[in-house]
Amino acid sequence: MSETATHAPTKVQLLELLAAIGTAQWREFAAAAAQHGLTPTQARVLAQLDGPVPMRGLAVLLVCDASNVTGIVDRLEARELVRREPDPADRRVKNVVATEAGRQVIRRVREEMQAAHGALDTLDEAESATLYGLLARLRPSMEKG
Amino acid sequence: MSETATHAPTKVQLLELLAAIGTAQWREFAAAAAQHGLTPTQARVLAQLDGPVPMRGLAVLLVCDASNVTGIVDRLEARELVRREPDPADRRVKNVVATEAGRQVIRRVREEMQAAHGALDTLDEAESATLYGLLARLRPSMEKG
DNA sequence: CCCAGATGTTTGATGTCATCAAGTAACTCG
DNA sequence: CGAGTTACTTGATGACATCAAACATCTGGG
Repeated sequence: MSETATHAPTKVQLLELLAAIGTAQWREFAAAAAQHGLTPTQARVLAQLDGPVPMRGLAVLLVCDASNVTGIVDRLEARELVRREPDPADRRVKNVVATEAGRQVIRRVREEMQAAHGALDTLDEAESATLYGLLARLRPSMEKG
Repeated sequence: MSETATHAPTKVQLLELLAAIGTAQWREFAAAAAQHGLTPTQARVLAQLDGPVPMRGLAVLLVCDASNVTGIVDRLEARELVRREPDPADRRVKNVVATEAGRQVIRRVREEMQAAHGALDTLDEAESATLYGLLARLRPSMEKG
C-alpha cells in the first residue's frame, strides 16, 4: 500500500513539518528574487500587482505600516519596475502599477520557482487532489489567528 | 470516502495554497514572539537552542552570515535569555546556550502557537496521517533547491 | 616543530525592512 | 462650512542582512 499514511502524527509534528516546508518555499522565493536583484519584499509587492493597487491597499496586503510601503515602492519605482499613478476618483490616493519590466521580472521569478519544483511531480493526480483538499480545509482556521 | 479530494489542482494552485498557509503560520509565530517582546528572528534562535550551539552552527541553521548572528545573540544575551560559553575543545568557538528564562519564553511562544491552532482539530486521525505522509514526501525535494 | 592556509568570531560600513509619531493634503458628513 | 477621518509622506530609531577586513585559533604538510 501506499505507505504514505504512517502512524498518527502529533499536532506538533504536523506543525513542524508545515513550518519546514513553508520556510523551504520562502527561501526559494527569496533566492529566485535575488537572482533578479530583488529583495523578497520587493518581489512580494510585484507579485500583488495584477492591476493598480493603492499604497494603502499594499500595506493591508503586506500587513505592515503604510509608511513602510512608501520606501519599498520608492525603490521599485527608482528601478522602473513600478509606477505611481494618481487615482482619478480620489486625489489623495496613488495607485501603484507594474511597468512592463516589472511584469517580466516577476514572471521570471515565478517560472524559476516552478522549475525548482519538480517537488510536486512526486505526487500523482489523486494525491495532489487529496493534499489540496486537506490544505484548503486547514487554511481558513490558520488565517483567523 | 472523504470527499476531501476535489478536482485535480494545478501545480500553481497547490504552491499558492502552501504559500498561504506558510505565511499564516509565520505571522502567528511572529505575533506570539512579539507578545514576549521578541522579534521573529530572536524567537527562531531560541527555538534552536535545545543544547549548546556554536555561533557558526546558528548561522548555518538560520542560513545567514555569521556576522549577523553576533548581533542577534548580543541582543538576546543583553536580555539574559541566552549565554555565550567558551567551547572546551576549541578556543575559537563560543557556544550559545539558552538560560532558564530563555527556555521559559520560547516554551510559552510554542504553547501560544498550539493554542491558536485548533486548526488541526478539523482533521481526524486518518486525515492527519495522510496529510503528514504527503507533506513528508514533498519535503525533501522542496529543501533541495 | 613550524608556518601557510583554513576556520570561528567580531567589528564597521551600508542598505532594506519594520515601527511609531507627526505633518500635509484631500475627502466626508452633519 | 468646519470637524473629523483617511491617504500618503517624512523623520527618527531599531533589527536584520550582506560584505570586507581584522583577529585569534586550529590544522596539515614539510
